[in-house]
Amino acid sequence: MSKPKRYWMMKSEPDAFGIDDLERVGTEPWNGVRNYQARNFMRDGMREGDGVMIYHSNCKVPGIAGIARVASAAYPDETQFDATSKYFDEKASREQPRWFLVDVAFERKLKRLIPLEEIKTHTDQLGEGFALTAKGSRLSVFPVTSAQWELLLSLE
DNA sequence: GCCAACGTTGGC
DNA sequence: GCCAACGTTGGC
Repeated sequence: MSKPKRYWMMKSEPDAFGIDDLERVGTEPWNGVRNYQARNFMRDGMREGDGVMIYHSNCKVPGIAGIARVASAAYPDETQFDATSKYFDEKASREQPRWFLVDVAFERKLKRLIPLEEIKTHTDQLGEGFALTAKGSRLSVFPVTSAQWELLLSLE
């Protein structure tokens, strides 16, 4: 009996790395997350095979762009050790890594981008606490319930 | 480009 | 431990 699948949303700026980039590379180490809550979700919550919605942020039409899946267990983000990386963290060491990531594998693009504007009209069903639309929330990695997942996909 | 909201840092 | 200052996020 397999464990129940979990669902997540991960934000990305399409100018930096969007769903088209993920499609091209296939699988990508989701590096650069430097928020403890987001890290904890990746490190402690994610399991290989979990579903991921890829959200495009900080762009002309923000919204959900595609579906991916968690493709590895969590492991240390290499960029924290790289002094030439913008994600370098001088307080991190290989003995005591601070930042973790998972590999994310492309599954498919949505038939159309589901705009944030439209998602907001379903707040009553998604719940006030849904991190994507919760006031002031800037989390870039957060859980999605199966009910939320299905509702969002039904908008496609 | 603006700016509100947030998370982190560091002085005290 | 408080909290002001700062840097970042991300919609608009």
